[in-house]
Amino acid sequence: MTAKNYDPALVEAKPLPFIPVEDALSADFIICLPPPNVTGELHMGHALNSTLQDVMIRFNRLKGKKAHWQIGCDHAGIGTQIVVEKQLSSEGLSKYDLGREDFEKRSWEWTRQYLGRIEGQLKRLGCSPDWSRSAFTLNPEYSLSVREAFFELYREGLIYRGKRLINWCPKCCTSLSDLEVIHEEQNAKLFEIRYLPIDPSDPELIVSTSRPETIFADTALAINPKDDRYKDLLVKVKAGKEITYKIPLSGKCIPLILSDKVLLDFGTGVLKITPAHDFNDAYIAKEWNQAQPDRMIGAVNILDEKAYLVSIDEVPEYLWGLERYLARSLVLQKLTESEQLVSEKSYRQPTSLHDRCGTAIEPYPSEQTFVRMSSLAKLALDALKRGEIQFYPARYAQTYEAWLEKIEDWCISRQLWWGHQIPVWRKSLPSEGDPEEVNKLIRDQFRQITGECGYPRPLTGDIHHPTHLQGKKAGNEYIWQYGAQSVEVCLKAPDQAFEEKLTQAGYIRDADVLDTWFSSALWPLAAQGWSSQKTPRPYWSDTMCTAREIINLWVSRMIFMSRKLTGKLPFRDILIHPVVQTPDGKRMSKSKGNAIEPIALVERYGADACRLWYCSVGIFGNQDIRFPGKKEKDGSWSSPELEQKRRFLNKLWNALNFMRMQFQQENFREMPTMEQLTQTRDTSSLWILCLARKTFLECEEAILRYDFSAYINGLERFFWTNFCDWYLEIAKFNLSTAQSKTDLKWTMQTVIALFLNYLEPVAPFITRALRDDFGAPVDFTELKFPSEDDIEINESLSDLMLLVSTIRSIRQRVLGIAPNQSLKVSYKEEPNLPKDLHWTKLALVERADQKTERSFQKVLSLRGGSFVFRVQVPKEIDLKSRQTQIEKDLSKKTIELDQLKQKLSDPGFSNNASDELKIKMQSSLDHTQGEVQELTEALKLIEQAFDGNE
RNA sequence: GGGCAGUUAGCUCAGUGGUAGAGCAUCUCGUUUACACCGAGGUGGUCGGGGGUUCAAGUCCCUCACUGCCCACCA
Repeated sequence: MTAKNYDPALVEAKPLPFIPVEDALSADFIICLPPPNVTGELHMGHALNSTLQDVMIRFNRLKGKKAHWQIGCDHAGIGTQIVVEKQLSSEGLSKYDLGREDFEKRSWEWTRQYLGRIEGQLKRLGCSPDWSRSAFTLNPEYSLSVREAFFELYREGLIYRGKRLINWCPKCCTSLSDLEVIHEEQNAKLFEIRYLPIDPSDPELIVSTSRPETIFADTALAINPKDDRYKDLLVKVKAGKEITYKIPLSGKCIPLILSDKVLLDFGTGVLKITPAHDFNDAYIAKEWNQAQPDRMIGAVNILDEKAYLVSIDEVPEYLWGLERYLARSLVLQKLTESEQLVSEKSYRQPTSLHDRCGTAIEPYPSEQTFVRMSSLAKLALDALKRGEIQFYPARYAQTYEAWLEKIEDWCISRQLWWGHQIPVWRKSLPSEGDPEEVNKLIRDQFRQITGECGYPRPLTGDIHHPTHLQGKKAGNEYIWQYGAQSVEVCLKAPDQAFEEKLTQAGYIRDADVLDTWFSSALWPLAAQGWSSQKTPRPYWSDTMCTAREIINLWVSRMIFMSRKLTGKLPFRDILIHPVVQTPDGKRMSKSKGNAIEPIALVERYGADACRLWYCSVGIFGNQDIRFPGKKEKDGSWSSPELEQKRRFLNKLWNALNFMRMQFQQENFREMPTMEQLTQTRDTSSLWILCLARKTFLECEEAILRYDFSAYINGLERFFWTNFCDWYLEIAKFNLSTAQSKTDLKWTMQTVIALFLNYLEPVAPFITRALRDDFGAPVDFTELKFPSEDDIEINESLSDLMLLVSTIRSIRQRVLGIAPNQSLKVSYKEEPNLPKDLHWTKLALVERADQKTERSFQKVLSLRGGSFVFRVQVPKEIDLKSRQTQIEKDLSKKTIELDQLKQKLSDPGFSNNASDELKIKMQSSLDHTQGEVQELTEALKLIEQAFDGNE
């Protein structure tokens, strides 16, 4: 190493070496990286997230533990499919042109191309996951785990098919879970439409709606029974009259119903009920139907999967086949023509959008696969209640609890092609014939397919467990059971021969794939090979580090899945780190163009400097961190904070240069023994060794409670302020004597080598470059060192610092003497400091002999700590401005003194405060009193000097 | 609407009931045995507003205001 200054590009040019652990599942410390989407690139959140994890992994390695970091990628069902479909459409193709099999091939090609991208970026950041064990959620082994998980839940009756209103994306043509839907306010129009009564004696009603195209799917109108505006109407209804209205443009008759869910303060108070296209309406209809079984209202679906109007029976011919927004404008035109459109006004409408493509969600009645959540949610809640999992910061447990406590069943089927296809084969039951006979026939047929090699066990089960058979066939397991209108088979693992037989017998495989989050919920298990081996550890991993937005989407699901399927928990500690926002407090997003590329920052400041900053962010600060930087004219981002971290590393680099220069050695591999170290007599060396031990122990303690920021702040302050600015500066005066020189060398070697150890988890590149020069340091952090003297030594050093700082301050502030100009002082007694601390050299003062002192003209009496001395005031000093300054200081100090006096004399204080505090306050009072006295004297002297001059 | 967090120096943020802190920026001085990517010394605060508890509140409680996020959503 010869470079004068630290150059991250050079230091980080070579990737860091990595040796994987053997038998990763039984490692002492395991972290599973939240798998990034294969579609994605490394963003700020990843960089922060991965750095913290890498620091934990490297720290554990440093402490001699077998640490394993599991990585991999998520197949990102919809995300990938959208990208591949876009690519196809640019070639003028659709997925249907390719067919399912070729589409999957195409998606695999695309995936393989991008699979390594994020890993390369993580490598550049200096991360050290086990590259050799990288997992992918669609790999064959991972897929087996997904099948196993599905099968187990199916076996327990936790998976069911159900037809209900779900979130539907008409662009992606798939169902979505609640968590994939985002809510945004958008500008929209609210229309008022006139509905006419069948009985002319009833009033016409004005309905407010934002979706006039859905009037044909109306099955009722509803008002609130408490709505005074419709008093007369309500009287009739309550008297038992069935009141009916005509749907505009259609003439279809629909009843008026009552519901207290109709808001009194919105629109006209009349709500059109469209159960097939609105969640709220569906709920009202359900309530009504339960309360009024003889006056049930139905649900009419008029849309197809792309949200085109299709129902020939319900919809006028001129709307057939029109897309929802086109249909809306045509309906509005027709309503205007027939004078049934009363008004139209703008308003801010809360809108539900698909998180991946931004398309407005269509509530859509459809048959989907669900996971029954109540028992699973309880497992997850119990783990928290029993303290088996722990959130850091603890407040995030609330987010987790709140969601699990009012959870709905999880819709896990997606109408996509990219993902884990649901392993269920289904066959419709004939609608005619004696059910008993049909059942027997189907069962016998199925037994023929399986060849009777299992041990079918019919159950007379409950609603969750309809009659079913389960068995094993050549190692594979199946469940065969009746559904509502069909009979179905769930197969645990792929089995081509068996699947073919099923197909021949008329069974058709479910075309849907599983929600991406179903497979990622298995991550800590499946990525580590759950289907082939079981973990010997109490938890699948130790720590999960992630962002708060996926606590519900992912963290909670991992917990109940792992507990349910393996009895073990996926991790013990959950670290939720802040979100990095733009400097003006906005959320970063690629589409908004305000995202900051972490790799660009790495190129500008070096990975080590970036990592130092991510650590200083840590996990305990504000839950949103603003990026401390700005966008340059060329579009790149700069940050003084990152620059500062880089300078810290440069400081370290140069401290090493200094050592080499002093000791003229190639390296410092020959390290001192503990004995040699304890023989050290040099005061400052003893002090820095002592302080190093204290610092390193505190840092260890900090990182064990995940306080990354305390860890890095402790290291930085120790090295820069104490080691460089004080220790090395004192050392410069002692390097000339032989004995001290050895002491100093041993101390520097030990402190730096140990410091590099502690820095390595955070800044692995620079430490690699510097550590080669050193041997293994003795780890004195576990020993009491350097014995009992440390209190005295620490006092000497703090006295020295106070004295030197005070003199420096006086030189510049009071006397106006440059820092490099020697100052003549006179004093009666030497300060009580060890000689090898060289206070006069540090403060750059010279003791004036008596003769010189007598020739002093104007004199100031001053005090540094308990040391009193006199200095000559240079002629050119403007005493008037100094006087003003001293007066200002004096008034400040006097107030401070009064406050201290008051406090100490307060009986409440002396009765309640701790002795330690009282002593501290008393010494502070003494000190302030000294300062006041000193300032008063200085002021007096200046006044005298004035008198003398005038 | 429900919840969480934040509001401290010009900026970005620490702060554990006990004298208000750091880094950057700014100002002054200085090339001295590594580092000017440095060193030394300054300036700068009614801790968002208002109440309360306490001998003592940035810290605990109540309340208001603003900002950000999460959850649920109005036709």
